[in-house]
Amino acid sequence: MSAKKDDKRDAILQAAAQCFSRFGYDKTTLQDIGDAAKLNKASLYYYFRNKEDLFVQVVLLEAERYLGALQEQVQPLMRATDKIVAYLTGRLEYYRQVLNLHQLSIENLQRLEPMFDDVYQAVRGQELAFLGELLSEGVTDREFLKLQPERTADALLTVADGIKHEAVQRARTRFAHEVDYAPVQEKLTYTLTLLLNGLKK
Amino acid sequence: MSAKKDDKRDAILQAAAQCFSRFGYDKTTLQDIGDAAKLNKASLYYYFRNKEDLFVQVVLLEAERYLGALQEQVQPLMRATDKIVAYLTGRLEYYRQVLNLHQLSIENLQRLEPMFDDVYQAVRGQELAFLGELLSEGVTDREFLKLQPERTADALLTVADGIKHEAVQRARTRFAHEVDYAPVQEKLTYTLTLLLNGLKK
Amino acid sequence: MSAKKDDKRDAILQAAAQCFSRFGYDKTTLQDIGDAAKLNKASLYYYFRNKEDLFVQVVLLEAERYLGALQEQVQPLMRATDKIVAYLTGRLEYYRQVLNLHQLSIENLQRLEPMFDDVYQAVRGQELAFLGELLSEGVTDREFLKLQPERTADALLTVADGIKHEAVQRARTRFAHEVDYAPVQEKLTYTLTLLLNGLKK
Amino acid sequence: MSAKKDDKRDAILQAAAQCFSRFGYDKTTLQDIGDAAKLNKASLYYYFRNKEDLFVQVVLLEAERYLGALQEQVQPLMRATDKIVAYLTGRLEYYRQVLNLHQLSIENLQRLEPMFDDVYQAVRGQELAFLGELLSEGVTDREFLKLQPERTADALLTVADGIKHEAVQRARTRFAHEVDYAPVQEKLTYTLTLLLNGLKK
DNA sequence: GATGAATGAGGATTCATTCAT
DNA sequence: AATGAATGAATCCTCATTCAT
Repeated sequence: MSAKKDDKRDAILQAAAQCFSRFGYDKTTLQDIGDAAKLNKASLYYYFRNKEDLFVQVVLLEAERYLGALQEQVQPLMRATDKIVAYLTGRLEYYRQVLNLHQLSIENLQRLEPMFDDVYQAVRGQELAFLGELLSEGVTDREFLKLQPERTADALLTVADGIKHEAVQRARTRFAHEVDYAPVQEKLTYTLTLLLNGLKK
Repeated sequence: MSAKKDDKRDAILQAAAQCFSRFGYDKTTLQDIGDAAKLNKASLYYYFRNKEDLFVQVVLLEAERYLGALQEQVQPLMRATDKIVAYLTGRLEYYRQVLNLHQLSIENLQRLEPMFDDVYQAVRGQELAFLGELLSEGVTDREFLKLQPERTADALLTVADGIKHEAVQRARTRFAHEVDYAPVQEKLTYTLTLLLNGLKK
Repeated sequence: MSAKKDDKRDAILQAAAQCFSRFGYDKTTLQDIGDAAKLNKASLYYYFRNKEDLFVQVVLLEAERYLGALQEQVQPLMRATDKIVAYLTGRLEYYRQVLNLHQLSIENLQRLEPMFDDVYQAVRGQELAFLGELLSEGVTDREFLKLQPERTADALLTVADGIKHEAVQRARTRFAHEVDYAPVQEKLTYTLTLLLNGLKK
Repeated sequence: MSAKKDDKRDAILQAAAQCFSRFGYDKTTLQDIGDAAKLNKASLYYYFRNKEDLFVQVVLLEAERYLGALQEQVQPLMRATDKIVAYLTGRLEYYRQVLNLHQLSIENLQRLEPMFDDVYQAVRGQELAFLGELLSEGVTDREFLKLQPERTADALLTVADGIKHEAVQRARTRFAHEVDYAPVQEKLTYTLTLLLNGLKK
């Protein structure tokens, strides 16, 4: 019966995704989502703990899809270095889009961030595997020196997330619309280049 | 002593501007604004009729500044035609920014539009004068045939606003974040070109 | 289980009716009504859209009872003409009482009028049937010429409501308590007499 | 300068009287009264302690005028007994009108009653004198036995007020609109008749 | 005396959330 | 699993009242 439950859960997630991107997080009411999912709003609490949880799950689902697509999109690139940089910068771009898409205010963002961190653990394993493979590829192609793929992949992800996190924190004192992602992207690219250079012969 | 009142009013407007752009229109509470302005929220009603009015005044102030800057920015261009097109398209871009900046939902936008129209009358005089001057310039430089600056300026502004308004109306059926301004800009540019060509020898 | 909901709804209506007639429309708070119905004030919104809606429903309920009583009260009269006139003037008298009973200001009255109109449609069917029967009676008793009961009943009701409506409109410039219903009653009686005479041989 | 102040005070009272009878006590705002009196609403507090005080003063002024008129109106009656009964029942009628005129809710009424009592002391002296005179007349005309005018007048007024007060108290448990003054009038008339009969030979 | 400015209290309304069934 | 029903908290707004000038 878990399959059935999952179906319903997915239907709710889809309805919620539409509502959130249409109205933004704050303006979306559980009534809206319930209506869209053809379910009483009270029933949503059977599948999700609360509005925040539901939102985070929506974002997680989108993240899985987006990052999957990004991974495929990056494959045609020639060098492992380029694939890695493209993937990690594409990942940041995704983060920016989520904020805009759901009209998340900085306030909400900071309230929800810990929940995001929890949820990202779920995707992180997959991401680590992907990066690890790219790194191994790089070694095979003699692009990188011998390295420990898992630890290096973890380091890369941590660096990328650290830079992203710093950007959000810095936003604390500035206005939401003023957050400029260009310098963050630049910093990320620069740091990754340094790191990956360190792996080269 | 009206200066003092105006000072306070301005302080509130500034506080409100910060809040609106930080949290968006809906999420900004009068409590937020009152706190930021170091004033009881009830006192805000001494200076403004209601939340909507306050918001519109904020936008008006921003519009004055923005349009002033735009006018200066446009002056270095060589031909009057270019100045006019640049000004009127820059103006539309501003409109787009306001929506994003304050995370105005289409719903709110349509509710507030009449209030905006009222308020824009205040700036319109200044805009007409500016455009009129550009047109006169164009005549002096033999770029345009003889024309009535006031009436022509009015026509240009009306056309630009009409195209903007149509875009909002069309948005009625689409999601706020999906409104694509590129075709609107294109339509505006095209229409203006036609119009201004009509003024040429 | 809808019966249960209706029971609660009725309990609220009764509580509201008491409050409205005790304190008047404006002075009655939803807190008052909630207290009287032993329900959180927010719960009232589960049953009614807002204060105005609640008020209108109260009046509707009273109207049904009053008009029912009026119909019985009118039956003993000998001639159909008399019954009709008595019913329609009694109806106006009821309208006057509602205003006084709930201390409705002209301001509120004019704001609520459209809602009343909506709600009166619900009773109108019953009223039309009653009047139609009186008219048919009149024909049987050779008091009236042959006529179309439905259309004639409709005409009578429309005339009565029109005269009532005119009185409210005229009140626009006068104080609520100064509205004098005597001339309205007179006008109504006169007009009805003319109309009904037109139906006689 | 006290004359000037009194003028202003009277102007305010007149403005307030209009507002109160137009909108009712609750719906009248101090802003309304200030506007009508062409005075800042804060200035009203220079002349009156608060809204209640202002209202009570308005009623007092009206009472003086009304009771003065009533006294004249009663004079043409032949017998002192009739004059007294007419005066005291007319007085009760006035009381009823005040409630309706200003749409005083029972709630407000009971809150304001103590203030009324204070204020009525001001008129009471005049009323006692008037009644005393009627009583003396009655003695001169051999309608009554010898009596002490002051004490008897006081007794009459106390009885009349007591009956009125009882009516208000009884209203506590009933709805405002249901207060029926007819039995109160009757009771008053009956009691007065008994009393005055007691004074006759 | 008069008023501009400020505020606390209260009222209508919305919404996330809970709970019994 | 699903939902009808209920509620506390938060939000916009109005108004009587106060106070410094």
